[in-house]
Amino acid sequence: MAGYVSEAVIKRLPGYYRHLRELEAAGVVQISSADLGRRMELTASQIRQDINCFGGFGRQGYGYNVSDLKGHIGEILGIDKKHAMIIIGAGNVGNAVATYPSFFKEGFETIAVFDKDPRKVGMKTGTLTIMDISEMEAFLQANPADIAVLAVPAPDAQDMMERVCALNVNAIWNFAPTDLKPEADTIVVNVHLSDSLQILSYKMAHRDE
Amino acid sequence: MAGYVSEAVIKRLPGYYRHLRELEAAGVVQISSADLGRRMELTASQIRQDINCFGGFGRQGYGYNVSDLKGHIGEILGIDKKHAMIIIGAGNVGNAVATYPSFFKEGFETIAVFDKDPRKVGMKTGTLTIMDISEMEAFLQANPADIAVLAVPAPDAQDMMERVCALNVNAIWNFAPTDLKPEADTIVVNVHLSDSLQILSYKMAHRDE
DNA sequence: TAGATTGTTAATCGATTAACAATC
DNA sequence: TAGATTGTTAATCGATTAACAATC
Repeated sequence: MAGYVSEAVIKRLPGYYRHLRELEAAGVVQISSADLGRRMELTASQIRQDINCFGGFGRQGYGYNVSDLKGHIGEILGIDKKHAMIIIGAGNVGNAVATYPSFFKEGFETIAVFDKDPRKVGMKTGTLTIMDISEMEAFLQANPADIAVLAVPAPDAQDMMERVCALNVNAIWNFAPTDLKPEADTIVVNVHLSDSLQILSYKMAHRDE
Repeated sequence: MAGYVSEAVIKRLPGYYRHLRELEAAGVVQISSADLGRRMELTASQIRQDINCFGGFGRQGYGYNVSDLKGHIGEILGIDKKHAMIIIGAGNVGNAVATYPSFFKEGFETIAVFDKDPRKVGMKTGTLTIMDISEMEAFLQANPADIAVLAVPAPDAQDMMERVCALNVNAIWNFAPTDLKPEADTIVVNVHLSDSLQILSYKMAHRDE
């Protein structure tokens, strides 16, 4: 365990967590890789390979204990710990992220929202008051954050990333429709909504091929 | 061209489109696969392979004409055509999608927003008035839509998908944090925001391994 | 023409699937 | 114990990369 884990495996982990949570909520105590595979539309073999990247959490002849495995995957994902987020850009997307209740429930707490538009500064988004972007540096020095959510227009995104990284916030959840050029020690995960919609469009256009 | 196109290639197409649009806006007329590769952090070989799934849009000794290639990829993505969308669920995410201006610019027009909460019905989101979900069937019979955006809680999502599919809206952009079970002729593209955030968390936790 | 770069075939690499011994 | 199912090695499959002839 704990060797190299491929990007393909990492991307499947939240799906495991989600299905195990649903199973747990449904009162299911135990599940085999074959049954979980049927549920998730993966092969049993792939599930066992994926899980064994991290350790032998199953038992021969029995399968996996749902709550145990969910706990292990939660730890592997790091969502057993709390994360402090700042949001940059209080437009549609920034506000949606700021007020989306399930992130908070999952341990991701938004501690500040910034915008450069003076008309937005001072307004509320959920319980937080939108601050001017010029206050960000001082705020971060007083209140360390783990994650910066970039919900700004594409042309501002690279610059904003560099500003937060200079203050040691080097995990970026990027909603700006552009590919950032991060430093080596900075982690960027993109949510390219337009890309996703275009993929839907592609599949509609090429439906019967 | 026009043979089988792998999911891996499809997922890269919006990135090509985005970079070509940026290049066109910057006044770049021509680009080689090597230069585009440096820009996108892909190999030149992969770019040529990807593009040649759809046709020989380049010229030996020259490379690719930026505007031409952007036009071809736009057509391949189907975004040269307009798409009518309905949004189900007028919470944070539904409102953000309804009012996000760039979708409209890219030809995706939201024609209605529905919610089941009587307190939301009658309120405005952008220029549209939120309708009661019970009106959806009648609305869709009078106003055909191409895409349904599911921005409802996970437990409602499967049911809502089935309702819109019964009215021939069989392309689903799913924001509900659950995996849907679509009919064979229905296309689902997921935006699992929590999954994406969990992947960021994973990468933060396993930074130096 | 000479140089550059594509389109395309062949080689490599990595991810998925299959198989089965270990073991609960 | 017998049956079930994992953990893990081996085989297969598919995607990426390399190479190079075609050609602008």
